[in-house]
Amino acid sequence: MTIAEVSKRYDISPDTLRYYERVGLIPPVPRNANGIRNYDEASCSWIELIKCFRSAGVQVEALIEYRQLYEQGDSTLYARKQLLLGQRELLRERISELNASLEKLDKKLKWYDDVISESKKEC
Amino acid sequence: MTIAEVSKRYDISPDTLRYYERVGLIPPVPRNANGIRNYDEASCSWIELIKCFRSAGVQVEALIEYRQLYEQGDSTLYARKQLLLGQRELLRERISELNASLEKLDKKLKWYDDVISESKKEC
DNA sequence: ACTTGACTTAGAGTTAACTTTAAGTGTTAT
DNA sequence: ATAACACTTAAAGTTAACTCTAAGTCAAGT
Repeated sequence: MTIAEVSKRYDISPDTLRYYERVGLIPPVPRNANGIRNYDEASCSWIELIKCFRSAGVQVEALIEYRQLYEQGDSTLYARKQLLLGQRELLRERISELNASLEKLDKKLKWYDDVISESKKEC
Repeated sequence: MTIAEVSKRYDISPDTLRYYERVGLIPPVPRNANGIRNYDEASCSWIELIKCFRSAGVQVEALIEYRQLYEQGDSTLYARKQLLLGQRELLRERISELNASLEKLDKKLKWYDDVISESKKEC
């Protein structure tokens, strides 16, 4: 799979894919004889994972750490799990914060509905 | 209310409060004879609104637009409501995206639980 | 042979949203 | 009165996460 195909498949720009690899967020992608990236299934799995985590607001820095733990093998299984547990907690907090904001926004919208129907009466 | 008090009350740094005012995200805050900000209830309401929206991921740019509509008076009630409706939609999408990520994260964690309990058996 | 187009790199540039700095004013405590 | 402290401004600096640029390689089409 070329970088263009992967880019299309996951809707991540080629620049960003190269950036992720460059900063060590994913392991090096296999290359062909001309040095051109040839993404295999392992690479794609990484990208899927990264995409999910990034959209959940996990920082690039934390993902680099995760990958470094992965590289160190099975001895880091527990550490990796802890890292993910921490991120899950953050994610939950973020979600409940957003839900609180959504409620406030709903209230504000209700206020607009009331005011607008008021002014209609007066017209 | 001084900027320090407002900063404490809403947990927003004085720098950020000044920044919000400077870029036009909130109307000018009243000043005393020495040019020192003296936040009144109206200013606080704005800050509360901004804080809620920012934590919901609404961009500063959109909030400036909202405030500009507000300044133009009642004729913009409908436009403001539309702006908020749009932002609510974005917020809902963001929340369901995060919930999807949370599920994936849960699956990954379950995988870790399985693998770790496996390796315990072997020891 | 030449152009087109996708790929490569290192490194510079961009964007949003602050955050810090420098230089200064005014109020309060000793 | 002098030091400490909270405030003021404009403008420069920072940070994360890309995104673009320049300069180049390589394979395929005309």
